[in-house]
Amino acid sequence: MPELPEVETVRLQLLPKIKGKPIRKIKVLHPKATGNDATFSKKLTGKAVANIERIGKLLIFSFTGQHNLFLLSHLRMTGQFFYVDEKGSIGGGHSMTREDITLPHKHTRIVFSFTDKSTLYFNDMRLFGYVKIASAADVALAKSKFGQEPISERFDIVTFIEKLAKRNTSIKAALLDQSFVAGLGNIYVDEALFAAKVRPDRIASTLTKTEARSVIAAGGKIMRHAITFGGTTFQHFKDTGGENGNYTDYLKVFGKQKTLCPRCQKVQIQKTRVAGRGTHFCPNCQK
DNA sequence: GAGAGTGTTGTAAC
DNA sequence: GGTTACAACACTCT
Repeated sequence: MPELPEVETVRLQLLPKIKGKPIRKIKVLHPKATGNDATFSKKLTGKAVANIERIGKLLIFSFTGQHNLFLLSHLRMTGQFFYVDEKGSIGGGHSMTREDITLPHKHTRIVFSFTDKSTLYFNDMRLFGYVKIASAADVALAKSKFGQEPISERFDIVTFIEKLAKRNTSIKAALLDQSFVAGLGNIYVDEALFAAKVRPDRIASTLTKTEARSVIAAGGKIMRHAITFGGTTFQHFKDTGGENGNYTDYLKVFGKQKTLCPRCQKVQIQKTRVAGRGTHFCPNCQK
C-alpha cells in the first residue's frame, strides 16, 4: 500500500537509474495500465526521462526536450516499478540479484527497454494503478487537486486549522482526503493519530489547535522518517529492486491489534472501522 | 468453494 | 463544497 514515503522511495531510487536514457522499446502487456492508450509506445519510444517529480502519491515523469509530454503514474495499492540493469541484476546492482523474482511475470503490465539494455517493469496485480501519457495541461490539472503535504516545510498550519474546523467527518476521513492533505494513507494516518494522541473517530472540527498542530507535525515527522528507511512494506510494497521497505519495524499501531499499547502499556491496541477502513488505535492513550 | 475483506481514488449523487 | 457510496480489480483469508 504505497503512501507518500513509498512513492518518494521509488522516485529517489528510479531517477538516477533511468535519467537521460533513451527508451528503445516499449511493450504494453495490459493496455488498461496505460489508460487504454493505443499511442503509448509510439509517443514514448526514443524519448529520454529528464526528471521525476512527485506530488502526493503521484509520480510525474518529464522528458528531455519535450515540453508537452509527461507520464503520470499512480501505484494505487499494488503497483510496482522494478528496474533491471544491463547485467540483469534487479535493482541495478544496489541490491543482490533476486533469484526469487523472474521478470516479466503475470502481473507485469508494461516493459520499458532502454538503449543501454536495462529494463524498467511496471507490475500491478490489481490493475488499479496506471502509467499514463499526459500534456502539460493535464499535469497542471492533476497537481491542482492536491492539498498540502505534511512533510513540507512550508505547510500552512493556520489554513489547515481553519479548514479542519469546517469538517464534520472523522479526523481520519479528513486526513485521508488527498485534496485536503496530500500523502497520508491508511497506515500513516493511524500512526500519526497515535503519535498525536487523537482518536481516529474524533470529529475533525472538535480538535483543538494544539491537537491539529500535533497531528500534522506527527504525520510529517513519521513520513520523513519512513522515507529515510525506504518506506513501509505492509502487504505489497516493494522498492525498485524488489526489496521490502524497512520502516515496518517502526510501526506502533498499524497491524498491532491485540498487542499491548507500546506507550501506556495498559490496554491492547484496538482494531475498528473508521472512514470505511481498518483502523488501529489505543483506546487509553488517544483522546 | 462461496463470500467477505483488503485499500486508493474518481465519479456520481445527495 | 462537503460528504457518502460505489466501482474499478485480483488476490487472501474465513
